[in-house]
Amino acid sequence: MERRVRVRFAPSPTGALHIGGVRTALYNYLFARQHGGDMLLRIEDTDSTRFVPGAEEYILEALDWLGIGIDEGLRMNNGKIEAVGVHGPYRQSERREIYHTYVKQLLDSGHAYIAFDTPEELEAKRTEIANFQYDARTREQMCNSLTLSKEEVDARLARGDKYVVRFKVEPNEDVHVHDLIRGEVVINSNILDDKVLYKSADDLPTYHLANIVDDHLMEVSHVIRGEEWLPSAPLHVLLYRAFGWADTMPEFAHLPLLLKPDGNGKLSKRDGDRLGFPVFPLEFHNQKDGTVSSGYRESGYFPEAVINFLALLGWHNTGDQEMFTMNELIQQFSLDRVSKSGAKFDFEKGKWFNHQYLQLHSNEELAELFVPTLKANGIENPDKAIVAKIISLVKDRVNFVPELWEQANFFFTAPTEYDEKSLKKRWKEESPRHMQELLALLENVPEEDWHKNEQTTDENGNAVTRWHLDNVVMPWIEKNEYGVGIVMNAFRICLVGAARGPHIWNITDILGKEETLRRVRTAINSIQ
RNA sequence: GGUGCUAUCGUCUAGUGGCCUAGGACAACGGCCUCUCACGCCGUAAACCCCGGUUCGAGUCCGGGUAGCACUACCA
Repeated sequence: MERRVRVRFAPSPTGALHIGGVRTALYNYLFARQHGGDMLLRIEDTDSTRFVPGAEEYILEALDWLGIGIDEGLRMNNGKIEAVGVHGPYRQSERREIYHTYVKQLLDSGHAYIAFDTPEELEAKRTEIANFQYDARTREQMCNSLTLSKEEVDARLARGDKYVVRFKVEPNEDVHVHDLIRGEVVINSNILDDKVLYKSADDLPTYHLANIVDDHLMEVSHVIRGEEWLPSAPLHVLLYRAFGWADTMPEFAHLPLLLKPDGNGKLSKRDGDRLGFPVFPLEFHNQKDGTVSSGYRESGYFPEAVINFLALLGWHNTGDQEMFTMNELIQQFSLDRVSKSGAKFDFEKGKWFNHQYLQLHSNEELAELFVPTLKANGIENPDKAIVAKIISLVKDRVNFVPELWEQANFFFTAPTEYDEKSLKKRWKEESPRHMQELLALLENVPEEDWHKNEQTTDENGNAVTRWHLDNVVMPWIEKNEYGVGIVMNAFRICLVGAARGPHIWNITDILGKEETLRRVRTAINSIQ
């Protein structure tokens, strides 16, 4: 009997959700959806010292923005956190009593013991003995319920001495972990230490205990997590056995890590600041240390682009397909096509994906998204239809919505200065005279003819727009043998302020006759 | 140091013993288009970590090296 697929994403609220974490969440989500199973979200806040306010909201909001849906546990619903499901609470800090029960079970069955060694004593031990490890070889020399008499232990407990509960790892046993991505991994229990399962200081379990208990109670079928957990997987297997849950132990899949784009090592928060790209989905204001980290959303990324980009960092189907919708990913994703080796985080490809998705959006949608940028540049209440038209002219040259401003600013504000390089190359001695003549020519064009054009096709069947103004200007250039390039580039500089931008008649069309003529006059007077 | 994982163009990857004179994409470079800058299109350069073995035949299987990464906390 196949059991229902239930996966979980279980982040710690210790800061912004790292992009590697986002990918882990995504793979879990894709796997759950593909198998018609459940995606759970649980908060692992068992380290009270590392808690960062706002991190939980941040994580849930980020997943919501990316379209990674949560079926059970904590999720965002219209900006509010809600808890759904019958296996709650879904914050580990709210599950203390549950863990007490299971800590006791391990203690009673002899799979765990109480240890009174203080952090300072352990620290001293580690400096005294190189490679000290709290395990079968050393536990007899330490201060714990295995070496102390029952009376002594009870007395210390009654006195309120701080203690931890440690897992009693049986030595010299080959522990087999079956990994869906890597196959069979065998580790000898001798290299495992007696991990702390519970600490009385804050009355909370550690990750290892909480994770096993919760996954069991929440009926998790597959644990899909980062490769950094592979070394502790044998410990987790041992814990399932100690609890007597070996037969319902979840399947494991350890994902390859996301690496630094340059140099070596795991991608870290610092790399973003250092290399100038976001490593977080959303901008994050850390209330604990006051730092601000940039996010993909605020940088102008589309969530679909981030998803597509991330999905391909460590997974690839056979074939050459690069663009995937979420639904396609759900259909095609599979754990056995996840690569085993770490992937360097190539930010350039991310930009390319965003470019692709930007082209897919309609001009009207982009116009809507462009409004905040316009506003930031002093353009209030723009005509959406005109903005959409402008966007249609420049969108293929940008990767991000805010970049539209750099490409289209001259449509909204007349140039106040002229690009030096463009002038040097394109503004000739005779240009002022050309522009004077052009001005006279254009002044005679009736207002109603200004925007006129007709659509035709060239010999290859491509659509071509034939503008009325073209018919006015070209014969004049030809008759006087001025040179099309010389005149048009000078004209362009008058309108744009530089030698760039869309086709000239598209610009005059949007600017209108009056504004076009005004810019030419200004330029003639301003350019030396 | 110990343990584990991994290893194809600069990067992400395809490749599951003969379809591989190794395919695609990003980036780079060149060309075309063109009034400009882009986009687009076309093209160029660019890789099987090394050494053995198995086999008629190895990028693909095995062994050994080497390298990279992860873990080695009362953090997750």
